[in-house]
Amino acid sequence: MTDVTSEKKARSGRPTATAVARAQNPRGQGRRLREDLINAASNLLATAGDPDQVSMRAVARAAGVSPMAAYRHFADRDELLAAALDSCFMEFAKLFETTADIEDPFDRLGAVGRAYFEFANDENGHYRVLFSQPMPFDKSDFNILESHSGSAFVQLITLVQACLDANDDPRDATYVSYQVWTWVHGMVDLRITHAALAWPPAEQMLADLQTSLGLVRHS
Amino acid sequence: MTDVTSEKKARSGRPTATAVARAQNPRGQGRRLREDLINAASNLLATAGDPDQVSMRAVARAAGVSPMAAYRHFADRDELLAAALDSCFMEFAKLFETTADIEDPFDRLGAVGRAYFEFANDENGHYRVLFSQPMPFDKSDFNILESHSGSAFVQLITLVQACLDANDDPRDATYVSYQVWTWVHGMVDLRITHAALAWPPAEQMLADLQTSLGLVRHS
DNA sequence: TGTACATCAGTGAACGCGCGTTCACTGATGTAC
DNA sequence: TGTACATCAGTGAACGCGCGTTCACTGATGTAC
Repeated sequence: MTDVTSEKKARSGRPTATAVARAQNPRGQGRRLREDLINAASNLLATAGDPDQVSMRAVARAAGVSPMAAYRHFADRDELLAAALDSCFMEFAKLFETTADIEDPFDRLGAVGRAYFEFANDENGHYRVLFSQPMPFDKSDFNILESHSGSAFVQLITLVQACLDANDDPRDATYVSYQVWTWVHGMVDLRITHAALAWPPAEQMLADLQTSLGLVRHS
Repeated sequence: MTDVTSEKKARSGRPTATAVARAQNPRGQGRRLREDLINAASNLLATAGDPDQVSMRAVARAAGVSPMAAYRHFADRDELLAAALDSCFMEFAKLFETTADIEDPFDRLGAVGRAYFEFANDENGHYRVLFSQPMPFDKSDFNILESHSGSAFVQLITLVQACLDANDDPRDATYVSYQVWTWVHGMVDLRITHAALAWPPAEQMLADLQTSLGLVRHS
């Protein structure tokens, strides 16, 4: 069955980046390039959704700099990517901040859910890098779990606890938080990976998640 | 902060395969190699969990054959990988078969859930290839959604419908099936990608999924 | 029964690619004297 | 005030790698005459 006429195409979806004119930083401002590189890497991660596809050379290209310039700031590729991942997590962590002014815990949980969904939808490359594949960097794995997503998860637990308390609900907040997270993750992840399916509206699924898990105020 | 002493290491986790002694197939048996290649590719997918990391050359190596031999059976890499993906889906599709003898729909739903979980756990590379990343092959994308996972999803809907009927539950079976699938997927996917977290027992989470979604028999 | 030949399964060398990383460098700018 | 020099930001060529794919081939085996 080799009689296939599929046209030849570039093998991978590896993101390319066109060079950008760029003036040398003034003395003492060398660290600016570091941030530029992190941003460039982060943008490439956003479109690739997979660290393996983000190369040193592509990052340098996107930053308008020779491949070697990156080595002034990062020992190797892993270090650059770990820094870019960290930066993605900082962006993600803002989710909870944006809902900080909502007092009712049930409303706030709903808002966080919608914000999580929108983050995954709008920045789905970033989302996938953070949550949809095995953490690729040994060292930062620990850090990320313990600090970034760890702290986000801790915030979720706190919020869930507030909901349970408001209902005199004796369930374990950590366990319920795992239920919330797994479900929301499943929703956004399958939507990204299987976009062609006829998905029900996200708002409805998120609202039903709250009711199914008993995270709405008892009347 | 470039003063890092991290030891150098191979860049990617690209799976390698040691050659295997292999006799030439007798005349007329050339198709055997085709299956060997598909199996080899499938095994590499299982350990890589990412089609991008499965190369023509690695597959040929694993099958004990020169890289060019594959081109007798597949026009190009995409065609081989599409065939390997198909074969992974066949394996997955057996999940429903193994529970076919359970009559009670609620019990069967639980059994399917546990089987799904075990598949993801035992063959987590296969699971990730099938469900945890954007379908990479334009053509087979359609096929896979429409036939393989489509048909698995249809089976899930049928099973959920049976549960709803047994309870005189008027909800839409398709919608509830999306709820079931997203949640189970979230559970198994996050467990794989964030294995370092302190996950609650899977059995409990699966059982609670059924009760939360009202997929247990009314007393 | 023998032999020329078509068919089949698979090989081996070579191509151009992008990659991570090395090494040695360039050229501007601040500073000590 | 002038100048030698250290520092800094970044460059350019080159390495060896695995990759997908091309082209031309080899050597065994069945078959027509």
